[in-house]
Amino acid sequence: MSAVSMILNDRPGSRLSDDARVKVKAAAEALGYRPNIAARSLRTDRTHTIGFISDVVASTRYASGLIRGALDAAGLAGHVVLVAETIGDPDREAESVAAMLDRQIDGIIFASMRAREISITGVPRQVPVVVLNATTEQYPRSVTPDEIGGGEKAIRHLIEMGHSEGIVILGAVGSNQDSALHSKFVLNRMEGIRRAMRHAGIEFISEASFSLWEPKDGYLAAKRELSKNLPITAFLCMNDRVAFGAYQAIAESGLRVAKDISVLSFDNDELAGYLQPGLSTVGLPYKEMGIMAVKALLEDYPDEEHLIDMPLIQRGSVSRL
Amino acid sequence: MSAVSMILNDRPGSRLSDDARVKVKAAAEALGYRPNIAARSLRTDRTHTIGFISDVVASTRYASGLIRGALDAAGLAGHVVLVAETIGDPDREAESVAAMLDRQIDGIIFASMRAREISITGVPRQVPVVVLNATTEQYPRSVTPDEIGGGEKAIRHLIEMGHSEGIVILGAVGSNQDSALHSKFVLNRMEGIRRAMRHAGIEFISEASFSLWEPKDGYLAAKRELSKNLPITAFLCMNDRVAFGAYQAIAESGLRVAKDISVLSFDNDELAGYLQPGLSTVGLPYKEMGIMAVKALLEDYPDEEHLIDMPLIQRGSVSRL
DNA sequence: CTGTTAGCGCTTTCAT
DNA sequence: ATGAAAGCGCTAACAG
Repeated sequence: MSAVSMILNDRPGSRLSDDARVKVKAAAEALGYRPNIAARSLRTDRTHTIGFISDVVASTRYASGLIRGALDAAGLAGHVVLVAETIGDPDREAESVAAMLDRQIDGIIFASMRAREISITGVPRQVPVVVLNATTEQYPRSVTPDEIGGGEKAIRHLIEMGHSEGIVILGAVGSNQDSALHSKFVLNRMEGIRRAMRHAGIEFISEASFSLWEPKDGYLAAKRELSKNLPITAFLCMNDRVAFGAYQAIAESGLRVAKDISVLSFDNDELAGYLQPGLSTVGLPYKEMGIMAVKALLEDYPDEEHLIDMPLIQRGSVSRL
Repeated sequence: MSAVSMILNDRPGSRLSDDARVKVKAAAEALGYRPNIAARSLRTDRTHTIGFISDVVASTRYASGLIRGALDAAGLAGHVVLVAETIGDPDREAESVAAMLDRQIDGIIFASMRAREISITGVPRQVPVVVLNATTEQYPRSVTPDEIGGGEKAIRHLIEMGHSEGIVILGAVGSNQDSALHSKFVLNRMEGIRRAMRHAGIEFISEASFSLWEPKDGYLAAKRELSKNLPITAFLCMNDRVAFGAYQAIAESGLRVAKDISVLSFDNDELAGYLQPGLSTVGLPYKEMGIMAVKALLEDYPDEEHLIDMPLIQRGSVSRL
């Protein structure tokens, strides 16, 4: 049966007659033949199946783009994806890893929502691993958003739109004390922002520092800043939920977003499209990251750390002065 | 090697000495032995792997609970989940089905976001199938939200809180013309609402009919209703995004949600928790549905159509009159 | 150039 | 009670 195997797998079989080739293909078609991948993997050690293990990625709405991108890219490469969620529980992670290894997967993507340093256990050295939206010393291959570049991009956009002198930042975090609560990425975002400010030789007109970035926090901070009677022209919000709170505060003060005060933020939550006017934001490129993770896993890239560009998405909440 | 197999699989081996039993287990442990599920499946025809094929479920934030529940339940049952998304493309669906069948999965869950009648092709009769958040004539086993019950529950809650005489519905749909745009489920929701109204012998003080349920639509409709100067005490919104729009309209009219006008809605989007006051809503029980789908697939339930209860989630946007 | 065979890692059947 | 052997569906290494 080797001939059949060769034909169906399109091997460089100059050895086979075209006649046989046609016949076999016809027969396979007629019988609705499908190869048993499990049996094949017993010989080839390749299952064309990859594992995607996340803490809360698939369920959380925020980062579902990660998994969507991974599914897309895997499908294009003829692979299929086993998904598991650990909710950050090390026991569940170990179980998931074992369950996938038992199924002889070709590689594993570890994705994280929290994006801190993660630790991975129980994966043999020879199994390829890519770390997605996180980093770990154990494995060099990682895919992360270019937060520094994103931070810089935000500031450059505000400057370009004429807001150099009137920016208030909502949600600033210091580079040390908040590191427990926030991911390294957020600190990078902050660093990019400060770097671009320095580079342009400008300063925030005011800084509201807080590290819980929910709508209420944004609302309260914006309210406070507005009451100071500073010549504010723009709020730079550390995420879209903070911006949502800022919108509420601006409306309550009888002002209008964009017309009176511009708002720029980060993440590109679904929320950003709901708001009126649409919220301009420097987006987390989740889908692209998911795609890149699969490529990095399957294609053996030369470089190991992949920084994915954060795109500026303009929806009208930043007006030109 | 039969003895080893029996011991490791905990067979009713009254035939084996306890001594051998202990020894084998110790050896397995020491060597870090793990069974090769692919090889096993060759003999047993069971892979302990199930397929989860959705149109846009995993990626869309809305229904990610479906997949989360499925992953949870599968994990508990010692199964692992292959996930694929089709974005509604029949070709991609066929590819996904084939890829999974080639991997000898034990069953498939077809999930839908749009929740209409779906059609499934290419699955052999002997492969178990459960349809999640959708229905199809081809397969009897389905898991869907109890929309009729949910609709009734909403009305009963408003009545109980004293709003019988002042309810305006935002987003009403007729039972025929909108059926192309909306799922059968939405029509069921509407039917439950009307049924409960009839049962209580009351009528809406006004009905705003529209079938695109985005924040802007809710905003415009609420605005219009408020300008009519009717004695409105509550808005019943057909989903949370419509309610979000209603909140904006209420605020703009100088009124306060709950204090002046109550708001009740459906779905329990993440959005509902962001709003102030928190939005009371009759939730879509996505996670429970995902769990049930796996159970229905693996446990061979006697009954085939599973209606999952929609819970009333009270957050404070409905006040007692 | 083609057809036969061995063996991937398991479980089940059949002899001992 | 234990061990040997067959075979699941495939592909790689053989002989012809």
